[in-house]
Amino acid sequence: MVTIYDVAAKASVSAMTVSRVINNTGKISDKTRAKVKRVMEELGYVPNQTARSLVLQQTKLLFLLITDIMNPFYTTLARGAEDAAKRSGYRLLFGNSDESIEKESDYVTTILTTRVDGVLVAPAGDPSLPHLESLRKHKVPFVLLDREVPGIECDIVLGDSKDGARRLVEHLVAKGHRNIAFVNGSPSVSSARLRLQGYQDGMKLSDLAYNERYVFETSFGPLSDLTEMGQWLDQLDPAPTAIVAGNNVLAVEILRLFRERGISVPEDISIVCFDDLGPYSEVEPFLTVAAQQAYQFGYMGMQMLVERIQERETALPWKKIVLPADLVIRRSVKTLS
Amino acid sequence: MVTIYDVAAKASVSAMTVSRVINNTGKISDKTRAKVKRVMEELGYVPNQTARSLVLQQTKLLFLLITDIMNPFYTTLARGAEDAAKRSGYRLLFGNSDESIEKESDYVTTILTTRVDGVLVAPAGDPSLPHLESLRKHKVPFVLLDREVPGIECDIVLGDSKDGARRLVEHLVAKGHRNIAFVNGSPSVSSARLRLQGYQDGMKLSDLAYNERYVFETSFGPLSDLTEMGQWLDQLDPAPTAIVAGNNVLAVEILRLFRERGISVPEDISIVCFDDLGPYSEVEPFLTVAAQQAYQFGYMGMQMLVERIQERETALPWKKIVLPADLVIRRSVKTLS
DNA sequence: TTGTATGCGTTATCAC
DNA sequence: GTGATAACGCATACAA
Repeated sequence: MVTIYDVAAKASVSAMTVSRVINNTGKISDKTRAKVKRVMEELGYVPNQTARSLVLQQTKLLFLLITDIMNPFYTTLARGAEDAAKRSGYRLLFGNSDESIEKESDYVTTILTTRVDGVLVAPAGDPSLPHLESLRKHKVPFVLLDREVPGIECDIVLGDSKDGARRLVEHLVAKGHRNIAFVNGSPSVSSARLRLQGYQDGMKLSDLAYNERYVFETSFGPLSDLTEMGQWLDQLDPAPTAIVAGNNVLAVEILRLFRERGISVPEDISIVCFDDLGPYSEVEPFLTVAAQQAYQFGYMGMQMLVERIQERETALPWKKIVLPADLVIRRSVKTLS
Repeated sequence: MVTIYDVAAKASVSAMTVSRVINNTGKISDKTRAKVKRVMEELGYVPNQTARSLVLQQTKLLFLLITDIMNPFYTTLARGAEDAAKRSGYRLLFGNSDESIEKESDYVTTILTTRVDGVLVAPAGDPSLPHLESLRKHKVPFVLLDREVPGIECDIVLGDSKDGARRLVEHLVAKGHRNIAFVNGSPSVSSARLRLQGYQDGMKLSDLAYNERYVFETSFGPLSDLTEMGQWLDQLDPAPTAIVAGNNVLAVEILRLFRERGISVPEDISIVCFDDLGPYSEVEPFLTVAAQQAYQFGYMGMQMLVERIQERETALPWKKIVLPADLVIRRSVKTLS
């Protein structure tokens, strides 16, 4: 490996001088600077970030932990985070917890040992609390994305889940639906709780009775088995004319069930959901959704994180950004007479 | 920060003993081991991977560079790579080149300075050659995924693009189509060239004339503008009854164009493509595809990479894995009489 | 079974 | 402007 000393020797200067050229610090004569640069080129010298990290006590590495890398909401969010990170001169490590507290735990270990400068976390749920406490204890700055965790105070970027869910219900009601079911994520996830509240609010505001039998709670991630959801649907009497899905993944799972059963959307039943499908919003049934600004989640979250890192000394107050969910009306809802 | 010396002092042993406990090396009495472990717990000691990397000359970090993080093919591939990496005790950094040689170049710099132990690369195209030469020059082991780059010899995992494309054409022909257009990625990408060959072979084997006017070449990534593709389509006379898309992203872009124009699939025109849509294969038009084993690309590529790293001394011959593309027949092709 | 000295590649400090 | 030295946290080689 070519080190700073190899360059120094060949350029007949000290290692310190080379370091100054690399980092553009201190005063260097143009002549030596040119010579050092030429030698670096000749030798194909590349600074060793590991050694640099050790002495500087910072890695210039950030970490993004998401819960579902197959979900366009999170990949779009990742794009935003990546762009913002690069703009601030940071590199981005990345992990995928699969909505699993255990996998999340492994990543927290990685984060701690790798000494990343900060973390962007979409927590798996309320049980993520000890993981966040661990980060806090080791003074790793972090920003939460998409989900709150009771018991922890921190910077956070949230979507307006309650409002979005309520508007989805109201849209269905406006289209003549009165029998509306709700397929939601786990109640251990804050956004799922808020979306349930929004659903309840929407029903109440429309003078419709809330019936908990019409709510099915599962995971926001891909479902390994659809039978339970199918059984829940079968026992609903009267059968719903519309379903609200707690997120895009669940909407697709419901569509999968309907396909198996030969049920058409929106002819036989209507469906709306939280989060857009990214590029796949182009295909049928061209879902009506409460679209969140996924890219902004990542971009703004990353900005907050970088600010938090750079102002580490000053005691900034915790910031909370709530992004609206925009109702995008497409063609997955049938108008009832 | 709690260091190995803090633990050593509190446990009344030397730093070396602590190091041995951490790494399970050497002989340690059970008593001291227990004491050291207890103190580590009490102090919340976390090993500093940066320092460890500096002395061991390895980071236990691997890098995965893909060209489109929004594409289910690559996210599924990433899942495979991640799983295999974890299984081998490596952590995974990750970057997204967006099919851009310039962004790819930035990532190569990151890879070099970060001293990752190895890289999994889906190259942006043939112009990636200097990037790969740079990795080779700095002795960073790498494995190519999905695309070959003329001029470089290395381990690689490829899909059988030619065969898959030929079979897509043959399927269309079997369904009565004779006028088949092809929307492909850039010819600077090896898989695009092979898919074009497969298309040509398929036409020839079916005694159909190959007409280059029926081939539209663009990028495998999302298109910012559909007008060019629209104009190409308009001038085709006779209009094709079916389109083969070079990958899933292009298929979705074509669907987007059709939606704008009120064209239905498969009623008005049939469409097939390379690569599955992941979870979104459930939605209409329920595309018939040549599905690649995306997860295996990542998993097997990562295995090859780890093996290459571990056998660095022994001169292993370059390995090439070619994974078949499976024809999955669904409902996006209309049968012509 | 445990400890001491040394070095990994870089930068901060202080001296010249 | 430039250089010598120490330090970052850890593990290897060698002693004890």
